[in-house]
Amino acid sequence: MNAPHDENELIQRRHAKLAALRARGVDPFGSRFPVTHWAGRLTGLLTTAREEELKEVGPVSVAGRVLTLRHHGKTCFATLRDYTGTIQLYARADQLGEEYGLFTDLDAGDFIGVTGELFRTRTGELTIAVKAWTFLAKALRPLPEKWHGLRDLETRYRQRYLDLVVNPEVRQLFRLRSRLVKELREFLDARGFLEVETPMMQPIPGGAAARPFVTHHNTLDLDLYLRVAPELYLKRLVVGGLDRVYEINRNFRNEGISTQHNPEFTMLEFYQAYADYGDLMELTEALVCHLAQILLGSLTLAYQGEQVDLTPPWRRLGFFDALAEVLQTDVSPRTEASRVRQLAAAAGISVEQDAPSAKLWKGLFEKLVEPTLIRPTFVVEFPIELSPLSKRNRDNPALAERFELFVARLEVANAYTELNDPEEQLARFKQQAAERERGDEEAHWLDRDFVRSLEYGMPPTAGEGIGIDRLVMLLGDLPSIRDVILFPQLRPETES
RNA sequence: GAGCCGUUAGCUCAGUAGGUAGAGCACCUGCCUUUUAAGCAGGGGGUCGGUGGUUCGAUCCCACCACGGCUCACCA
Repeated sequence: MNAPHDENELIQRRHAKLAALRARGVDPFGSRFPVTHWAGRLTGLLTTAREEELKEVGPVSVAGRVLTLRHHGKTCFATLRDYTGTIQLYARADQLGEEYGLFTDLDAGDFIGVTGELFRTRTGELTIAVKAWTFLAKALRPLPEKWHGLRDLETRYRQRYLDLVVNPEVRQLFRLRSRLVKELREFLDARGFLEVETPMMQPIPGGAAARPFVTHHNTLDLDLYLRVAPELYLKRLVVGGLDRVYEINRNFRNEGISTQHNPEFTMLEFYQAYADYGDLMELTEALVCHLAQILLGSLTLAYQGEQVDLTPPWRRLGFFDALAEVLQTDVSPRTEASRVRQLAAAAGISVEQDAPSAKLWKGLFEKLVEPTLIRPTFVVEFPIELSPLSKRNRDNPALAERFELFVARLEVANAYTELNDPEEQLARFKQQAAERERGDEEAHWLDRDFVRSLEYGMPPTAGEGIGIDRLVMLLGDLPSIRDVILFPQLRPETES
């Protein structure tokens, strides 16, 4: 990694050019420029126009970054790019006079504003014959190479602006992400959901089993935690009569970083009163298919070499059924603890002395089942101990009415019928508190106000969280969460 | 946190079985009035991630450090 203040010949030359411009009275960092046309619209809309029609358009003004210059004696071609696309510029010494010298002295990366007439070159490319132009911003650093782009992952993540300038697929991806979130909102709005915002800084971090970040409010002299989930606040809103709510925003978890984990990540959580987890499976199928259809134009997608068909209905796989299958033996919540320990040890899972069976089931599931979940699969009926906020299954109280959605090995969603019995919720919290006592830093905290809210009555409700970053990874066919987050978390750059 | 791999010119990459390094693009000079990875001729540019060690000599071997990637652990 190069230090940010390095000086090399290329940069020094550009500084010299900058000084020379100023000495001539040219402002290398111009101000506003009235744009009449966008490059991408011009080249897009006028591909078939005849020469006379181009003339009728009259003078056009475009602004953007110069990407390449092709000097050709007393003429010069340049490629200009703005937010919408690129267009070619054509400058002639006999048209621009003294200005021509300045134009040919442009560097790749400079921002300019240009006014001129449209014409078509011999090879048919729509081009602006430059009549007048102005500096909008001088680039003092050279851009990465036009042909190979920027490959170095570290530089791409640290200097995302460069990645965006030179790698078109990256620009595309973040537009896809933006459209996905917009479509998500429209989908939920159309079904009567209300978008809300709940605290990111919480005195009691709740709603997920995860270690929080701590911060401190000076005036209140109070430790606050960045939220690990909005869940408990959203359910309070359901108590308050907001029957359908959702929130799309960041969660923060103070845990490891990997290709699937960033310390801050974006989550959609939504709650629907009078529904259960079965309703949400159908809603989830509709939602994901809608997004795929709109964004990819298809219900089939390729993720890292795997073909995935999203056509519903999706497979529903019982948590213990899946384990029984891979373990080749009958297992259930009633399997004796010693047997569970034996199975976990055989699978190479670290077995702590007093690890509860549920934790071992979870370990076995993650190690043996998750890697096989390619096609869209709702894993249903988790051990109740792993789901302290969800309702017991009406047919088997050892299981939760819960599902997790896996697609192409990615865990994309987690949902359950919400526990709305305040007494049982309190008991479950106390059980978690006991595990916290025993050193489980990820066990849930006891939130008494949340229990109090349930005591006022929460209608039967189903709730779901969808990891937006992972959904974007899936639809964008990207291997790392860092590829779908504009500024992923990295260690600070060191000055060498 | 552990293991493995990587770090060479602005960018993308070669390379040196230890004798201080090359290419393409970019850059500089000259020529060129419809080019488009423009072309032609010439030229400049590197503390080979950092610090130590071994050696007559280290970019190359060794150790430590930094940053990154992958896998594992933890989680979503």
